[in-house]
Amino acid sequence: MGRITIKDIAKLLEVNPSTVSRALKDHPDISVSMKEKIQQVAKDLGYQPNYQAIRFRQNKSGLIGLIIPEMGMFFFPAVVKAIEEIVKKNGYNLIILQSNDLLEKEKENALVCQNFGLDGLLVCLSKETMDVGHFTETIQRKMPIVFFDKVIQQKECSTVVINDELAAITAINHLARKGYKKISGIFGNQNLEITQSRKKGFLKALTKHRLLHYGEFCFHADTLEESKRKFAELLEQSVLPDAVFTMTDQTLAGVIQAIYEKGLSIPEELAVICISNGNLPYYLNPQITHIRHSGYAVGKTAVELLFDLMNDKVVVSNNQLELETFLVELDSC
Amino acid sequence: MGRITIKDIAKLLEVNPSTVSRALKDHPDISVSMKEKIQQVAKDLGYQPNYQAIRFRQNKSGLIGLIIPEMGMFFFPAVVKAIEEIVKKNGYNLIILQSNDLLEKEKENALVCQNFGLDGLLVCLSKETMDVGHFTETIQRKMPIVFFDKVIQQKECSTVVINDELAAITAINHLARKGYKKISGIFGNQNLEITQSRKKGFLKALTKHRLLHYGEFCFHADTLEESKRKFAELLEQSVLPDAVFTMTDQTLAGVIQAIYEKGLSIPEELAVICISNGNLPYYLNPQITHIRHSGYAVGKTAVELLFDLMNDKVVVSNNQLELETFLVELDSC
DNA sequence: TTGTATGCGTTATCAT
DNA sequence: ATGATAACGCATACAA
Repeated sequence: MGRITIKDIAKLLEVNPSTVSRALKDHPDISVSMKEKIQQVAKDLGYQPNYQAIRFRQNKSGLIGLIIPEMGMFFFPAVVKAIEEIVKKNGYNLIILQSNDLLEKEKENALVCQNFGLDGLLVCLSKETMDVGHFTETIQRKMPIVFFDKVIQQKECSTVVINDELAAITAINHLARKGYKKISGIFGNQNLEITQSRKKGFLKALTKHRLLHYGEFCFHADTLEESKRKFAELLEQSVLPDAVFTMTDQTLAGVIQAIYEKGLSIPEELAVICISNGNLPYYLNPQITHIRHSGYAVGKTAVELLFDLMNDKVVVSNNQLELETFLVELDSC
Repeated sequence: MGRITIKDIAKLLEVNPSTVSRALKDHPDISVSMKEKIQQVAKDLGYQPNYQAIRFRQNKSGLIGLIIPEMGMFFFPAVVKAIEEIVKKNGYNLIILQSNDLLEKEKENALVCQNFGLDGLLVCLSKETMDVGHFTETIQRKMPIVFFDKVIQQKECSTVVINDELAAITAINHLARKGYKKISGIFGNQNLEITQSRKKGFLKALTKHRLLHYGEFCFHADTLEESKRKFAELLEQSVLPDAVFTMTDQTLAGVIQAIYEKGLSIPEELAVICISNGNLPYYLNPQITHIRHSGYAVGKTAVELLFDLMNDKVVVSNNQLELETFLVELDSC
């Protein structure tokens, strides 16, 4: 005999399947004696509800989707950790999909989510994505979505981000306070809103402190390798920055390698500051002063907002949350 | 009107739902003209198959489960990246569950997987787990399982691991070749087979090279912090090692911080070598010579073995695969 | 308090 | 070549 079903129990006790169904879920209509009898038999037979059938019947998947560009080591581990924990606490499970930073794959993933009938969706956009129509126009009608980290602020979108501009400003404020004047800025992919915001903050802060903007000290880099290569080139010039700000752990990793290879000492010859959501600043030597941004907090906030949306605790669909960041002063400036 | 179903199409065309069902999947019985008509209407109406219903009907979940202790930054990102890609390529999706290194949660997760009717399961055991009965005795009968990385070698288990003993031996061989004699060994949680194997290799290699085993230079550490604290204490002793071997990125991170704080120069005052599956050795200064172990390869191999099991391409259920590792010589010894 | 009947969307099996 | 029916396991509106 295969898996025990409600029918089996019903047949055995010569009652109706619906009675069993109700008894097993403590329905108040069923008498205590009947409940006990049924639950005992269910236990003896090792009955396990077929959740697939339940979810089908109730048109619920019990699943939350998470679409991310790519599982890297800096940001997403903490995000996933937080999301998985909270999703499970709420009786759901987590499905992970990678877009590999490709718009096409992101669209495919969106379709998968739709067809899977997920109960909610968390999305960190690919860097190719310039428009979220493939989510909002069809899927969002049936399934709450929260965008986080890499987002596009549009009407009808719920988002969770950090205050990127402020984070960059805080970093530059610190450098200015320490007396650095020739500040290099290393940024990620140009398409991303986080890049735009952090760059905006960077420039604003320079202006505020009446510091010159050395365009030749600034660049965008998509990968660690690009960041390293470009910064190494920069270090070959005759005029050098006295401080460098990197907007992510990834760009930091590249810059640091270039600095190590050049043999410059931090912070004496070159100060370093970054925005980080990982442990890298602590692993480096010297440890890097940074603006801390918690991936765990982002994940937690995003998924909690999602559950609020799913449970209609939030009326409007365009909640746009911003998380705070803070300065961690270590040894690099 | 809500979602379009096969019934809707059938009603519209005044045919039977079963005809529609067959037409949509190119069943040879259906006439070409009928097929075209139906497929056209399906397209016009934006019909999307209800996979939940299909999976229910076919008693397939379309899901692969992945149980890991905790989403950290060193090992699992690469594993998850590989698994997600291959799972998706095979038309499945990936569910992630964390045990938080707790046996109880691992058992809960096992139950979830069972109730979800997953089609396959990948497991990296918690450090509390001493026995895999909660997987093999019930679940494995209905669902193929592959254990990876943190495994317990038992009959009837398919596993994917690296040759841990050999990896440790390779590391110590390198140190011996370079002339180091007082070697410290830093190991992870004692319960883990990978710890036991790596320690065994460590000791074997010392013996082989007729090197003394300095027990006072060796310890186990469960966390980065513990690794750092204990190594810092070790560095306060009068007799110091001339080289240190750490069995993971995590222990390396702790040891490195202690070394930085003490101000010892690598490799002049202390050589460092480790087993690594991440990028940390490249981020440190100097870059750390290590035995490379690819999380991506582990994930890929494990999930491919799982699909082989699912498709009955592998007859026996206790395939035990070992992946190779190799030395990456950088600047720390 | 319990039973009956129906349906969720799809497909396999049988009949026509 | 197409239709009719039943079934997957469960939940629920309605009846008794």
